[in-house]
Amino acid sequence: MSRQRLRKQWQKSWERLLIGNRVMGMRRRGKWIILDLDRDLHLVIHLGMTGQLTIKPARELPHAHTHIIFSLDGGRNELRFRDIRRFGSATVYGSGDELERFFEETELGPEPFNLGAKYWQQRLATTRRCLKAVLLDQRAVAGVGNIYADESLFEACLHPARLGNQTSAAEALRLRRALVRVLNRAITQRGSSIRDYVGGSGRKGQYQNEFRVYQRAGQPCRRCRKPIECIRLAGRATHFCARCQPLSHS
DNA sequence: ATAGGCGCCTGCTGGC
DNA sequence: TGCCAGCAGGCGCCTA
Repeated sequence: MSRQRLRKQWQKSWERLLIGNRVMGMRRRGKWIILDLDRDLHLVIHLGMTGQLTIKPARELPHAHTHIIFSLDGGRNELRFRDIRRFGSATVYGSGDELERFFEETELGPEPFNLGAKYWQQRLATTRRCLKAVLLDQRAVAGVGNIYADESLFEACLHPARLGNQTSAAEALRLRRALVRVLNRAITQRGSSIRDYVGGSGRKGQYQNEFRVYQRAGQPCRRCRKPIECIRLAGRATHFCARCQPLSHS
């Protein structure tokens, strides 16, 4: 409905295309949310930093910065896309093939939940970048952002500045397990709400209450009490415990 | 191959 | 009290 500028421009022609289509299913690939509709149409949404995708009764007034409203259930409810900073996007793909092509073009990496051991060890062994940078690289592994990169490295007792090619095979597996554990915990808590994030019902997540390092600079490490440090790596604030996450091999 | 910087946006915080 | 720099769940593009 309303179409202010987002990261990718919403095409007006998509609206006619979407009308009358049922939502057959919903899934996720990396940070991309995919709604599969009738007629092999696919609505693909990225929340960026401040995106919110919610279902609300139509009678409830939309919040400011609501950019797209999809009418559901004959107008009783609405799927709303709100994004304060407008780093998010909404796109429609006309076929499954087109959607697959998009993911291929962006070279989106494997899901953290099925990272092949061999693949992951290779990926780390053959790069001179630090672990933090690799985790944030959507081509290496899909869906990991700044929070879960830091939390996973703490869980794995690996320093974020450790270089990929100075990581042992055992450490690579440790990081893989840590990723899965952290993400599963976060999913159980329905995500991390620092300020803006809400789930589909409009409720905040709770995982921010379980952060071990993220945004805890100066506060005692939950494991060893040494104050958490914050440095800048790969252009992002990076939080870690210098005692629990030694830079060199243990 | 990789790091670093900028730009895209809005809103909030902390220091002066 | 008010102003302004700096920073924030992301990511693509550019340069060196």
